[in-house]
Amino acid sequence: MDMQKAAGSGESEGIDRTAFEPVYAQLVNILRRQVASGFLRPGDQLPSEAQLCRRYGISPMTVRRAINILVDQGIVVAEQGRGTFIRPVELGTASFQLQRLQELFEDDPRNTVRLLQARIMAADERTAAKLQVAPGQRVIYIRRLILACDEPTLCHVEYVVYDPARPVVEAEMDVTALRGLFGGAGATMLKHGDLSVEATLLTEEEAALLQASRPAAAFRIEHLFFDFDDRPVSWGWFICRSDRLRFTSRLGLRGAE
Amino acid sequence: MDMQKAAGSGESEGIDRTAFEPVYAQLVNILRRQVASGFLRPGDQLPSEAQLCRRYGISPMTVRRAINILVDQGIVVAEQGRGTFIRPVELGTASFQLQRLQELFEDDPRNTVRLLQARIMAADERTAAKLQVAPGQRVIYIRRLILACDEPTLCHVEYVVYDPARPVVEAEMDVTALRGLFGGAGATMLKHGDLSVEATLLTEEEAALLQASRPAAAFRIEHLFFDFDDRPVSWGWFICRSDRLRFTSRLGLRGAE
DNA sequence: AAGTGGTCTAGACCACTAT
DNA sequence: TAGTGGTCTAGACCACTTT
Repeated sequence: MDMQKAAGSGESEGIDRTAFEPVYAQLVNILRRQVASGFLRPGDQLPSEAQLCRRYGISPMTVRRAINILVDQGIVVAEQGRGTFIRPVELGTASFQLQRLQELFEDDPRNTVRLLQARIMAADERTAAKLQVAPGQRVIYIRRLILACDEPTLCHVEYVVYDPARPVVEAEMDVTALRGLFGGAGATMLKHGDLSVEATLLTEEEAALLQASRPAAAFRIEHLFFDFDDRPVSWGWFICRSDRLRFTSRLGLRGAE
Repeated sequence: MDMQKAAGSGESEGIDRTAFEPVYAQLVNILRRQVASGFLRPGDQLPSEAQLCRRYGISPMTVRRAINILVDQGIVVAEQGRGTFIRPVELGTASFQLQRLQELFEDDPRNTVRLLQARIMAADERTAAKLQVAPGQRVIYIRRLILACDEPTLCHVEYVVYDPARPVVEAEMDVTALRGLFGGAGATMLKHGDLSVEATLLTEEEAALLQASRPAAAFRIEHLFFDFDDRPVSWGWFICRSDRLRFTSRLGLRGAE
C-alpha cells in the first residue's frame, strides 16, 4: 500500500464533495497542511494548476482561487511562466493588530471608562497644527481612564475640533464608553485615520492613574481621525502599561495547525 | 449633460478594455475611489453584483473577484442574502508591519551589524524552558549591535540550540549580518516563529550601546523560531530605541488615494 | 417569490519563462 | 514549442434574506 506516505499529511488527501467546506477552501487547507507538516518547504514548487485540476478533479478557476488565497496569506508566491513556490518566513511580513485594544471597549461590565475631564479650551500650537485650526481656536479637551477587568489599564487624552455645525462634537461629549469613536455609531462620521505606536515613559500623573511605580515603560498609541471632508476631527493618544497589553504575531505555519 | 455628477469621482467611470490594468482591478479602484471620495459611506449598500455586471458590462465572476478583494482589504463586508456594505473604520482592524525593522538588514553600506559576543554556554532555567532543552545543556549565546545609517539603533540578544547535527548552527555562528535569520538563505531552515512586542526600559548596558540616557523607553521585540520538526531553534529579542523605529498604520481610505 | 451573495464549471485567450 | 500562471466569459445551481 501507499498509506505510509500519507501519514504525515503528505499528498494523498482528496476533496470531499459532500462536505460543508467549499472546495476551494478544502484545497487551501490541504496545501496549508502540506506546508505546516514540512512536506512542502520554502522554495519548493507547487504542482502546476493543471496538475492540481487533474489530481483533485476540480476546475481551473477553483484551483486559481485557492492559490490566490495562499498568495494573499503570504504562504506562497506565484511567478508567471515559472511556477508557484513556497515562501520562506520573513521577519518583515509579521503584522500586529490592535484587536486587543478594541476588546477593552467591548460590552463587559468589568470594562469601564471613567471620564476624568472634559472642557473647552484654546488650542495650543501643537494641537492646532495637528487639527489644522488656528492656534487659540476652541477645542474640546477630554481625558479618560479605561479600566479592564476592574484594573486601570489605559489613559486616553483627546482633542476634538469644536464646531457646533458638526454632529460629531455632541456625540463625543457625552460618550464615556468611547464607542462613539471606535466601532459604534460615531465611527460612521469618520472617513479615515492615522495611527502610530511608540514606546514611552510614564509621566508622574499617568503612573498615578495606572497604579505603576516610576520609572516605567508604556505604549503610546497616537491617533488622528478625519471626517468626510478630510479635515482632522480628533487627535489624541492612549497610554498603556506594557504588561496589560501585548502585541503578538506568528510567522509561517505551526505543525499542529 | 451628466458630467457634473462625475466630478467628485461619483459613479460614472467606466472600464477601459484596452488598459493594461485588469478589469477586476479597475473595478476595485473605481469602488475604492467612490469610498475615498465619500460618494459611498460607511453603512451604504454597494450595487448588487448583477447591477455591477450590467453597469460595467463585465461577467459575474469578474465582479465577484473585485468584491472579494474589497472584502479582503476590509473596506466592505458582504452578507449573504442581504447585500454588500461599506464598513465603518474600526480601531481594532489597524495593523502594523515589521517592514521597517527588516529594512535595517538590507544591503546598505551604512547598515552594519557588529558582533559583540558569541560563545557557548550552559542554558539557564529560562532559556532552557524557551528552547525546550534540559537546563545546563549547551546553547550558543550571541549579542549584536545593529547600526542603521551609522547610528546605533538595535541591540540583539539571541540563544541558539547547540546541536552539531543541525546545519543551522554553523550558519548562525558566522553570521554578522543576520541575514541567516531573516529573509536570506538561513530562513529556509525555519518553519515558523512567534513574535511579541512590548515596551520596556533600557538597561544600563543597553543605554550605553544605544547612546541613550536613562531612564529611556524602548521596544522589545522577542522572537522564537522553530525548525521543521517544530523544535525551538532560536530565542532572543531586539531592543530598539523608540525614536529610531516607529510603527504606523492607516485606517480607511484617504481622499487623495 | 424575488433578490442577494456563494460556489463552481469548462472552457477560451493571453503573457511570460524555459528549453 | 511546451509549460506556466493571469484574465475573463456566460452561464449553472445553491443558500440566505426580505417582502
